[in-house]
Amino acid sequence: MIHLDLRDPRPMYEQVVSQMEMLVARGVLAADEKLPSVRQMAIELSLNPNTVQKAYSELLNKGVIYSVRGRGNFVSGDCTAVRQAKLEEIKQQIYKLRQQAHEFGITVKQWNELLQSLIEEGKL
Amino acid sequence: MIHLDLRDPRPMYEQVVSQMEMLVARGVLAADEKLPSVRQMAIELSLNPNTVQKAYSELLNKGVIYSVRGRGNFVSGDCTAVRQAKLEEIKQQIYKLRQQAHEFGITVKQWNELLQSLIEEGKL
Amino acid sequence: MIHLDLRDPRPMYEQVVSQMEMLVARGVLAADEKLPSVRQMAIELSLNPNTVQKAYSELLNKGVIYSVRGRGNFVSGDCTAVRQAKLEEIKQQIYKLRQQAHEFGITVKQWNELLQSLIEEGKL
Amino acid sequence: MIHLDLRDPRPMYEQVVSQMEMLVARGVLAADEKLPSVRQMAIELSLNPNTVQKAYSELLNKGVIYSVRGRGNFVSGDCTAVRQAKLEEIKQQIYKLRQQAHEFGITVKQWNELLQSLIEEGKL
DNA sequence: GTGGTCTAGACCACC
DNA sequence: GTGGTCTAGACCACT
Repeated sequence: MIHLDLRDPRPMYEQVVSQMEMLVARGVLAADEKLPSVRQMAIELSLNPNTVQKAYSELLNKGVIYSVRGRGNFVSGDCTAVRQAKLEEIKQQIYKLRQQAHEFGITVKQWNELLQSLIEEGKL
Repeated sequence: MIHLDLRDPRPMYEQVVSQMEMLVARGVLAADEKLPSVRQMAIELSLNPNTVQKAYSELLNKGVIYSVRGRGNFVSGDCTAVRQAKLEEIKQQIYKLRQQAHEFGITVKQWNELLQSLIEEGKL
Repeated sequence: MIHLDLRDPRPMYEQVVSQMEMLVARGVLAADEKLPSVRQMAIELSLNPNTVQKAYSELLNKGVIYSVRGRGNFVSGDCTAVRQAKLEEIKQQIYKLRQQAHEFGITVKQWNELLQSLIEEGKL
Repeated sequence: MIHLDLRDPRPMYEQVVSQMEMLVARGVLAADEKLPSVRQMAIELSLNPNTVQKAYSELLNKGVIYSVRGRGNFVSGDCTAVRQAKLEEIKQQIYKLRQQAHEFGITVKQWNELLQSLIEEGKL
């Protein structure tokens, strides 16, 4: 279900987090569905249970899952919520890029042309 | 000339690199202009000379500066080159974001709407 | 009669305890009324009998119910007693919060203003 | 600086978190002040470095501190911000208590009388 | 068996 | 030296 890339510079637990978010966002994991247990997931991914635990804690913090002692971890919301959150996160990142562009002396005109060209690409 | 932010989570040498690039891109530093020596820069910024050396090496790698043994470091190109490179770099980063959006089940339509809304904002 | 929330992070037996207390406090369960047996309750709530047993033991400890060997469990007091006990418990918890507030350097004035504002809200 | 209570049912890392928050809120730790390193703190408290690391991560999440690789952890804001956040947190907890009281059949009148009596106590 | 906490000891990037 | 990640193995409370 999840594939880890050892060459990816991001820590393992973060890869798990983003892939789980992805699965929820795409509706592969429905609301209130039970996730694999910490130990089982650790075996599947050849990771230490602590690492998986950290990933699950992060997902808990982000509100993507909820966890019940002795019963397991479960998906908390439906796909739209996570997808919307991601869209907002991406928007913030583009704001940062725009800020960088501005600091490098790139004009608003050049910036808008870049975005426009990206939209054109998308329409193909 | 350069202002370091201690709260910035990025490593110091990386902050130096991006600010130097910025100064070249904005034309504050012209082509073939001599940069402060590693030691002088280290004193000005209250940094360890090793840190500044690492920043200069990075800039050398990126081709932003060139180094003449025994004479010092000099800006290699003019502002347009660096600016163009930055624009390309930003474009690549937006490609990554688009890829992420796609993996989260965000449609091309939603993506283009996002870009369009950003263009509208820029026109204000 | 009792509704369990799987998303509630509290252990199941604790949810049973607080809901039983609630039912007594509201007078839904009168004094000396017989409670469902552990097994029957377990079936109704789809819980393990051990879990229900733990809840009943807790209620016994708190003096909310009494148990007669071979006959079953019964509500011990009337609603006012439980309600009064709850009120006292809440008071103790607010004391703890006040203590915390004090440790965080929140003044008595700020604290009283908070309580006052809550009273005002309640009057609406 | 920090005192741990082994009898406290809360996990060690959480005790560290709340005590650090307290120190910032009371102005004992000023903005941008450096905290003891993870390892040093671990020695002082006779804890494993990982446990301290977890506490610091939590404080990072809450925005109470910021951390710079290779340099250390630092207090992020001044006392008023943390104090205000704590006040809001306490308010939310009292809301929960009010909700509980309501479910136990305690009237708004009784509730307000409780708050009023607490205010009177505070004036002594 | 489940999640959550903790210890012990290791490695890496950064300063 | 610093923070951050990871492994290995343990204990506890809850179901």
